[in-house]
Amino acid sequence: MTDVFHALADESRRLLLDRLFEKGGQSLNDLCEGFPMSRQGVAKHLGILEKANLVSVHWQGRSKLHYLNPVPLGDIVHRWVGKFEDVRIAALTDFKDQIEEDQKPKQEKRRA
Amino acid sequence: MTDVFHALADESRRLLLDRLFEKGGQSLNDLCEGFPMSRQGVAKHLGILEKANLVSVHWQGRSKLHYLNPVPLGDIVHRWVGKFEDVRIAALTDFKDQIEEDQKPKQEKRRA
DNA sequence: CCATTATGCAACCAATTAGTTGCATGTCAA
DNA sequence: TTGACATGCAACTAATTGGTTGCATAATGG
Repeated sequence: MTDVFHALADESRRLLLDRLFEKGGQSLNDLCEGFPMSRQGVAKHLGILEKANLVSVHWQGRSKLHYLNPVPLGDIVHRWVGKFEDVRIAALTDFKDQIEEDQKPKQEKRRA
Repeated sequence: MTDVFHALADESRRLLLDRLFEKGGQSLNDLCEGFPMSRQGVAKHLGILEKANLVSVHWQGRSKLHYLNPVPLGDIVHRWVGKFEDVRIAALTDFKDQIEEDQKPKQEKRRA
């Protein structure tokens, strides 16, 4: 969970996922193309994505082919986002309670 | 986008969101309860959540009340997860292509 | 076999981060 | 006004990170 969020919290890594979304089965050298960083830099990012299970690999001879794995994204949706979608209604209720609270004769001063 | 993922990539911060999910409108001191860290530590985490717009605040006198804001989560779903859900089918196709590629008389050796 | 290609591993550095402590500021209640 | 409470701000430290370079290893093609 932490690994997945951490992996996604970087523009370069999200770009790599975009690349693999467009075309699966790319090698490290393929993915290095046009990236403003050394090969090992890209390799480290890919390693983080692998560790988070967002990218799965497939060795073919001396080439390591990379594929996007969407499963962890689905997990996040089910364990996190779905849960917090419900809070929208709860949030409305909270705000309603809050507003009613504020209506009471008890002046609410905001910090300057 | 980066801010949201980064904010979620920490167990303490996810726990804070859980707390606010259970009960909105808690103050900093409320949220400090049972947390193995100083008040300022918690305040920093809350600051990160605020910056990511995952938590919205409401001043009431000298108390800063915190509320969970589910909107950025929804944004992530729409811009990322939905997109990569589609790749499941594409992934199947890729693997199918890959397998067919492997079927060709060209031995595929895996690294030891 | 030899040269080339694709990748991995390790050391290193600059910059950021996570947490702390100390003190300042603003608000409430008596 | 005074004292207590809730928070903010700044400085500091230890640990982590993002990137580099150099070298080692394995597979391919002639």
